[in-house]
Amino acid sequence: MDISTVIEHIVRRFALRVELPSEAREKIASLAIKIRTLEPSTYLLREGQRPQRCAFIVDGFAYRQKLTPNGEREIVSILMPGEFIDVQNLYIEESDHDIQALTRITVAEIMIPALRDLAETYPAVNQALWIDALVEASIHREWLLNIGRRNAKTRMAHLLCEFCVRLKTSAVGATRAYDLPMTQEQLGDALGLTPVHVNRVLKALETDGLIVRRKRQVNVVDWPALRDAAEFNERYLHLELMRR
Amino acid sequence: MDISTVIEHIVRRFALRVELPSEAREKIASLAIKIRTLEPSTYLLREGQRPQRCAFIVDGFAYRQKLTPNGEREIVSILMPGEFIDVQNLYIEESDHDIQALTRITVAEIMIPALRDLAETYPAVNQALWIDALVEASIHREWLLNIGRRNAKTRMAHLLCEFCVRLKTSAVGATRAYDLPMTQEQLGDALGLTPVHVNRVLKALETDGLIVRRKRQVNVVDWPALRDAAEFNERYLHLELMRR
DNA sequence: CGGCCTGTTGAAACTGTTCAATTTGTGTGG
DNA sequence: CCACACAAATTGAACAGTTTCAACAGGCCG
Repeated sequence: MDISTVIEHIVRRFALRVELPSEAREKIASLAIKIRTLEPSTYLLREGQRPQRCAFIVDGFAYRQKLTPNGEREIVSILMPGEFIDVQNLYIEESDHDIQALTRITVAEIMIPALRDLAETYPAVNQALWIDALVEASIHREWLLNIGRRNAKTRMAHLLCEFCVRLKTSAVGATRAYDLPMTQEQLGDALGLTPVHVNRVLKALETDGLIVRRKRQVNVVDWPALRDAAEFNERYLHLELMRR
Repeated sequence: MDISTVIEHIVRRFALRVELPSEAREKIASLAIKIRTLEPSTYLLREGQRPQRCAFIVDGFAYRQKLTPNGEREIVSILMPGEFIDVQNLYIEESDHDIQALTRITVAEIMIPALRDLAETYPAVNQALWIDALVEASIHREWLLNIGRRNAKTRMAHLLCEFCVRLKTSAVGATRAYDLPMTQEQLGDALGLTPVHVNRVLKALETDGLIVRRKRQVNVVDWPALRDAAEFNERYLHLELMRR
């Protein structure tokens, strides 16, 4: 993966959110960017650390997790290609959670002072970063509703719907069939369920004719039915802020 | 409540986060601010609406809620005096949740374009708003862990701890005894529990000698024990970003 | 081939829910 | 000051969803 392609990805991400002045594009192109490829389950950042760089996902998936003192885990975000991983760390010094690679992942790292400079110089860049952060907070809120108030089957259906829509919107561009890059244990950790129950719920969704599974690939057989079962309404993803 | 006092509150809020240039202070003082007092359970904003103004809480409490199609509710944030309610709406047009007054509440409303202007002119203001938004996202993540992975008693204890610490830090300044301005039903909605179970759990915490209740007043009898029972670690509140 | 991680299944146990009834508290009007 | 109405808190008993524990199957890699 060469630098100029990566820069193109980043510029395209900003342009998805805002009208990017050509001067800003040039400035982005001149940023010092470091490209790294990481194996699954590598930590990109640990709770309590003070990161120096801000990462952009060129390819692959990552997640944010938090742990209880006795080692129980909650996955609080899934991060997809074309997203900035830690806009947080532009203004917050100590990380409050871990970030881990879900799949093999390629990231482009930008020095935080450089990115802050860019945002302060170009309101458009600032705004694009704002929107990214605010949409993620909105997803957090929807997950709170999901985990707090919906039963296991609805919860799982909701996650599958979100995946489907976000993948379609992201750099991946999948449609109704996609590879769910997570184990059932990870799904459980994202939904506040045990892996055993995840298994049963997935089976139930399959028996109901909403999805079909082959290994980790998920095919949405009946999208309207799945969406209804999930009580899924994509408003919280704020796709209206995508200028495509 | 007169305007100049309110402006002082707002300036103090920014100054808590950043070094605020005196020029910015003057600009804030010249903002057109509208003060409103609202009765409990009044809606400040509804899902799907496009707000024109951004509100700052001068006095009283509010909360964010989301509803499932069949009317189940999840309270996803508690908002305290001295906080901005909808920094979201600076850059996101359609609200993804409701905001409702918890108690009688006084808010100061600023026109969104004026606040955006202010943020674009003064990086310090921009940064203060960023920090507010990022800390709230961090709280969302902690709540996800709380609801997803902790049992009812721990969850409740955690909420009580968070209240205690945030009140102390906020404009209220309470210590180990405070009025919990929520009904048990609202507590349940914030924790993903039924009101019946909230009642039992509160009783259990009292029997364990961690708290004492009189009406809605909560006294933390044994803070270290409550904190331990809650697995509470205040890192996620990012108090290090308070310059007091 | 063996080892290990992931997925699958069953049965029992438990946490939290549901439903329903009762008590307490608070404000209102007579 | 009492009577009444209404919301909130409290309690009990039955029930349901999810977890826990345990065992086994399948696939992948060294």
